[in-house]
Amino acid sequence: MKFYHIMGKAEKTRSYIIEKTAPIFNIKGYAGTSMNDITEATGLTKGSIYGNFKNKDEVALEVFEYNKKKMQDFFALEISRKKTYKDKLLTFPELYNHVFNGHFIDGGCPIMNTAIEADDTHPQLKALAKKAMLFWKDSLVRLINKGIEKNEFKSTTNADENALTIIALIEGAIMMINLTGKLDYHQSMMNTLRKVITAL
Amino acid sequence: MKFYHIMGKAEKTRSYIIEKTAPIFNIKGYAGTSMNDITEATGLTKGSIYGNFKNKDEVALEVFEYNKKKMQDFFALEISRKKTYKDKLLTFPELYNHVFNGHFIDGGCPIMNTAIEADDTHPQLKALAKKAMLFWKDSLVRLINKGIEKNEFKSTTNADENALTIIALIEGAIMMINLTGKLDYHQSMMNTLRKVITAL
Amino acid sequence: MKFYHIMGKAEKTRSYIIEKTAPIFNIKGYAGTSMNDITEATGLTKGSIYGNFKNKDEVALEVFEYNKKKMQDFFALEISRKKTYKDKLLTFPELYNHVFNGHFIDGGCPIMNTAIEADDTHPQLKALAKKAMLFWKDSLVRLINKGIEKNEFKSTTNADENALTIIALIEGAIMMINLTGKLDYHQSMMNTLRKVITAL
Amino acid sequence: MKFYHIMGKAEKTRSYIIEKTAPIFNIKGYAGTSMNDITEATGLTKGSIYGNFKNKDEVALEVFEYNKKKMQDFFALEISRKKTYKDKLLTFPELYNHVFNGHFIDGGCPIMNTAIEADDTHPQLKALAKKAMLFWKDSLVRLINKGIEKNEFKSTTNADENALTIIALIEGAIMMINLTGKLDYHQSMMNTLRKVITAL
DNA sequence: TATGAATGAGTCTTCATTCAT
DNA sequence: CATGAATGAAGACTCATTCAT
Repeated sequence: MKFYHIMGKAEKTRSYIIEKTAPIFNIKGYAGTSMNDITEATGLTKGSIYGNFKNKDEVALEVFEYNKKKMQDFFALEISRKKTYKDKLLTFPELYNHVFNGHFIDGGCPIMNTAIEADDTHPQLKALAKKAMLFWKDSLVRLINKGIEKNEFKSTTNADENALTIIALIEGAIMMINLTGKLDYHQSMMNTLRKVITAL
Repeated sequence: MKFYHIMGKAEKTRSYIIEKTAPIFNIKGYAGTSMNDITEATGLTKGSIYGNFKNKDEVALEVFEYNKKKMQDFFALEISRKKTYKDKLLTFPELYNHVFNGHFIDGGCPIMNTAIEADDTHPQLKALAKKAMLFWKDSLVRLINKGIEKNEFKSTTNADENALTIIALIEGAIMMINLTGKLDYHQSMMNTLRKVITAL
Repeated sequence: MKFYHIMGKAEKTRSYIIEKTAPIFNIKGYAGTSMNDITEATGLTKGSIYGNFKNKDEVALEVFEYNKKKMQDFFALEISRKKTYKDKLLTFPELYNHVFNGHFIDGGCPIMNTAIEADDTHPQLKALAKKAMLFWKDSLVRLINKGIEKNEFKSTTNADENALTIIALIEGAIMMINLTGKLDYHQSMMNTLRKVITAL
Repeated sequence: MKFYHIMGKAEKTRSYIIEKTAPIFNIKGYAGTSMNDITEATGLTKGSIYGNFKNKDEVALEVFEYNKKKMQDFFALEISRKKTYKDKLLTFPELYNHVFNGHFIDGGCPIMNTAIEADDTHPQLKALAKKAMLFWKDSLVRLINKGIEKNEFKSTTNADENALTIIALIEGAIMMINLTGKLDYHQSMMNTLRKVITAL
């Protein structure tokens, strides 16, 4: 449900462009996506894109935010439905199936993709990816700490270390399946993730 | 120590081009590196590059192999010096400091970088990255299984799962530090890696 | 008279490019004409050419069609004005003066030029030249056969053989004058052509 | 039989290069043949070619002379064997089969090819082609005039006009078969040529 | 504001020619 | 003389961006 009716026309067009090009940017990368890809995907003209965005960079930046938010919202919703903090964390191995087969976001994790591609070439994009990564890590830390408070997890549990481990296992699993196509590697890593969470 | 004296001139120039451009490709990516970057880095002319390589792709492919081999050799040497299989595996957290601060390879892990960048754009490069990744995983599996044989590790240890966890933690740590610059995250992840290995 | 007012801008530019480059292609050959020649002749930029044509080949192909059509139309108009079939055929020796001195098309006969140049290098262009040549030959055969029907020509006249002879004499004359600059050779061959037609 | 034994080494290498590249130049054209084609065809190195020829042009010029001489000698020998001038002229329709199917010279008539290609691009080559063409025409004129002297041909025969017609029919037939592949067109034109000669 | 043709710097690649060995 | 690596100008083509309509 897009709230187009409370947007001005310009805002509508911006949103439309972002939605249509979001998967392309995630698949082809921010440099690999051309203005032509954008006009083809949207059916709009060059002038129209430039009428709504200052340049390709601005599209890329907003697309990143869009892709990131889509993932975050997807997980946040599911996490909010769970009662215990253990179950909240187990949402990740539970849902990450969907990332890998077109049900969710094509092209892998936008944060990792951007982290790798923009590393030395696109400081603004890198800054957004960094912010998103730190936010994710902090969210995990918060969940673990809340779990400790509620006596679901051991008081000796190191929240930071485990948050980072969870992220590494998730991103590692995504990269592995994209690179090798081996579904059993993915399942194996999600299995490990479940054990890590259960052992908190 | 390069054995230039036993190479023909052509072979020398090929090696020279690969060595000089290897860090550039790893930093800027294989598409982001232009022929101009290559001529500037080497001080050679376009014609000279094309006299020694069929095209940019061939340079990229060989540079990947070079970067990968450099990493593999670096670890293989250190691993061969260790007596126990536990110590062999502990080489990874021990040495991965060097990857992150210019002492070793600029631009992060070539295998992961290539896995992300070449995913949908460069099948040949992706194939090399896949092969390298599977080789790495198999090497880890072998080390773990040998450790089980020698009664260093528990007989119940799942070699595949642990190999994948080790890789995820290493690649996750590299990405984390490249993205965020936070050295303590890296140390934390290497700490986890040490625990995983110790618990095998 | 170009009906520019009923064309879109793109169509106008395409036509403009074709008209301006048509003589260049016919003089320098299809391979010998560079994109730089095209930009210089048109005053447009590379990007503009590529905005209107897929590639140089597409320009070459359309230029060939343009040059060919220009010749065909030139003769067809004149032929349509003649009453008898003998006079229709005599149009060729009558008009071919204009081809040789810049009054008409610079660089000789586009069909023959293309036939020679594209023979082993450019299959698409060769196919167009072949089609044009066969069409020309068939047109001549038709004119001769009609002349036979109308009892202008002998019933024993071999239409095919004479059509081929007419073509050979015309193309031979064009080549001769381009190569040697000898106008009397041309006149001599056109003279022979007149005799051949008169003897049909 | 090449008289290599009475040549210096340099002269031998020059001849070798010319012989090996002659068909390539005739097929690909003088601009379409690269120095790489030349080194590949000869098995020699760039330096070796430039040690024996000033530049590519010099090779092209000598190759043209070689190809032209090969044709001329081929016909001259056959013509010298015939007794009557009519039979001498009939050598052309008799032998021109061989030009078209690899038995003789690949790529068509070198004089016509050069006439078309070098027209506006390569003055030196054009000059050679012009000279060869005029020599050919003069030879035909001489043969016809000798035939008139010997009362084989009518005293009213116009030698110039018929020489040009013969050339036009031959070159037209070669172009036709190269362009269309239609053998019957060739036979038809050679048939006409025979009639022209018989009617002299 | 929308259009889409035009721009021009930039991309990869080829090729005749030179020159240190 | 021969070698073949290196040169550098020129080739076709792409793409983010601008601007007249």
